[in-house]
Amino acid sequence: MAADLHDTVAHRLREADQRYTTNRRALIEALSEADRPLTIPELLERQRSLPQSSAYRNLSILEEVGAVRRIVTNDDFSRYELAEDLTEHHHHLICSTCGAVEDFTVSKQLEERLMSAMTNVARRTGFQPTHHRLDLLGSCANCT
Amino acid sequence: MAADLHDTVAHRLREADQRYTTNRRALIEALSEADRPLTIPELLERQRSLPQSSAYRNLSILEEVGAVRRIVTNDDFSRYELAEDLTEHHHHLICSTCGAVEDFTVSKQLEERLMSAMTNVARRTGFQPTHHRLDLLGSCANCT
DNA sequence: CTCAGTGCAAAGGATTTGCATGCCG
DNA sequence: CGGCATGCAAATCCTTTGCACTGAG
Repeated sequence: MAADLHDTVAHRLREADQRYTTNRRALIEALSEADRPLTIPELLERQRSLPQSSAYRNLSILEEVGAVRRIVTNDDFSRYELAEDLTEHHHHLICSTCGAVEDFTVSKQLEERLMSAMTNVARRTGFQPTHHRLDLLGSCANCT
Repeated sequence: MAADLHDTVAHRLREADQRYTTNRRALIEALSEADRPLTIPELLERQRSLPQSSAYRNLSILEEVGAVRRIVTNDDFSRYELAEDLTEHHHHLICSTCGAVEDFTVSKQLEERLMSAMTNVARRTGFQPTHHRLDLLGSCANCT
């Protein structure tokens, strides 16, 4: 699985005429080991030798080629996670107070209902849906 | 209804020892007339005499007292809409390309399923959910 | 009168970018 | 070798803040 992940990312980069460099591999590795989206500061902690600007630039490129997904909360920092087709489809518990994010999943059945509702909306508008996002907002254990 | 809206907002402000000033009323008015969340530049266009800093400051206060809700997309600007209990429960079509946001609704039945799934997750974690967020991500008519 | 609200201008801070250097292909 | 990637530092730009003034209660 881990090998497949890197192969897939490498492939997507190559298709965009980009290289799978050490820095990029390290970012993907760090994200794949986390069980929640990480902020840039968190990523820099895990990759001490990586300069901030490289982190920003590489994450931006990884996002463009569809290897990574950027998540914005009310927190000051953006968060990054592996693109959804590289992981399991999941949702987020987002703390309204501190912006922290945790992953969670719901039943396949409910997901199917969502997909179908999604398609109906698409029929009525000029909007081309690619995916949905179901988040739970509230207060995390720390902030309660 | 319009009168009720302003009364409610005034009340929430008063409870926080805040006044319902002309600027704040104008912001609420502008948001209530829009059918989608507005960015600060958009609000300033609709309220030419309102300085930027007042917009930021007042929206921040209106958010604190629960009259307004702030929405962050991948766009550069935050967006604001009336708090959900002042409007109708709805969801967002978010353009992944330009960050534009439109409102939409789904069936009550599906909403109930979501609420119930929400409650289940809450039981399994220390997270205290307050509400959910279901967004449709994709490409808007302009960006297609 | 008092003090929250206002508006201008300056500061803050996450993110982006210019440019010289290094290194992969 | 050529060009993308890198890393440092400087610039950008949305947002926040300091401060003196105004106006509502």
